[in-house]
Amino acid sequence: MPMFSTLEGKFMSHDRAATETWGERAEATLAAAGHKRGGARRAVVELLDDQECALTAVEIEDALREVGKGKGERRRVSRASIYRILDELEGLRLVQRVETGQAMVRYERVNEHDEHHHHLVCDDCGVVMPFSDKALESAIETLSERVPLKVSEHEIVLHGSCQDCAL
Amino acid sequence: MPMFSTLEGKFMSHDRAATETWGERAEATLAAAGHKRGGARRAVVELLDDQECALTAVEIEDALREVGKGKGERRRVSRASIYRILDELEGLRLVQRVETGQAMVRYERVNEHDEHHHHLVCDDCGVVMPFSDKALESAIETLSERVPLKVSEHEIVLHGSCQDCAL
DNA sequence: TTTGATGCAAAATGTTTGCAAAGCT
DNA sequence: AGCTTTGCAAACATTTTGCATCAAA
Repeated sequence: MPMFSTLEGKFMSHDRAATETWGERAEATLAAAGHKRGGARRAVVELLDDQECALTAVEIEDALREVGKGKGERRRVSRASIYRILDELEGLRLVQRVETGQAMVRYERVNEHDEHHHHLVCDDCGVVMPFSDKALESAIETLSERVPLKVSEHEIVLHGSCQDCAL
Repeated sequence: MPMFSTLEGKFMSHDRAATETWGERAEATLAAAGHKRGGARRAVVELLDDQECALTAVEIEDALREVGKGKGERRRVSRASIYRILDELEGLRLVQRVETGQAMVRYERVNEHDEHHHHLVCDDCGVVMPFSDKALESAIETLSERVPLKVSEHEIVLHGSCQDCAL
């Protein structure tokens, strides 16, 4: 699912910074934090690097089991390891949790320079898609300085019916 | 925890519409939906009517166990009933879920005329407080019409450190 | 060869469900 | 009486943990 941008009013394909992929930055950050390089974690990082939007732990597990698809190393990784790896990555601010009101939490990579994005959730079919909106971000920015909280993150989820389900 | 309003730049006490409390509307809506009036549900509705902000099922259970405090009927209500009641109320759009990234989902009443509010979450101590911001609401409103989703709800959570924890 | 990474199985947690008893109307 | 509501206990789903083994440095 490509990202919807209100600026352009259409779906945008993801432009990766030419200099360094998120996966490379993730590996570097993990190394700097004193982690050894394990195959399971590398597979998870490579998978997340390919994704446009947030996945659940189970979706990650299933995607990794489908060997040969996509680029990067695909190998079976246990559910427990996936949760442990996501937790580490979250601690290093390399991934962020996305709460969609569905049963399972979703996770997605955090890009350093990319514009921030948020999520549209179809409560009928469960599809989750990313969107970005400049006006919303500036409202949040202004607001963040007036509120009795030292704001470090924000999460916005719009719920409703997607175009297929709204018919 | 009173609500923080950026419009006023301070904490506002909650102004209840003089005409009808949320609890009254809830009872009426439940009756119209063909429900009988049970003691457990009445206790939960009365408790929610008193709250400024979102509670978890366990917090509701504990609050109801403390007899004699606050107004309204207080009686022990089983956890299962609390979840069932919250689920009914959510279906009738009388309460809404609030996902704070904490272990448990929170629930709070939805007021018809009151301004919409969102949540500040301190990731250190876990305190949750409501806030409202006009500019944010209009950004959301504008945005909602330009996005490929028939938007019915939105949820915004700011994470960070509260004034006590940021010291 | 020491320390972190991983898989498996079991546990913990939060929520939901089946069912019988109790409560409304 | 006939229906809903409730409590209890068991089931369920997701996530976390203990521990033995494996692999990286």
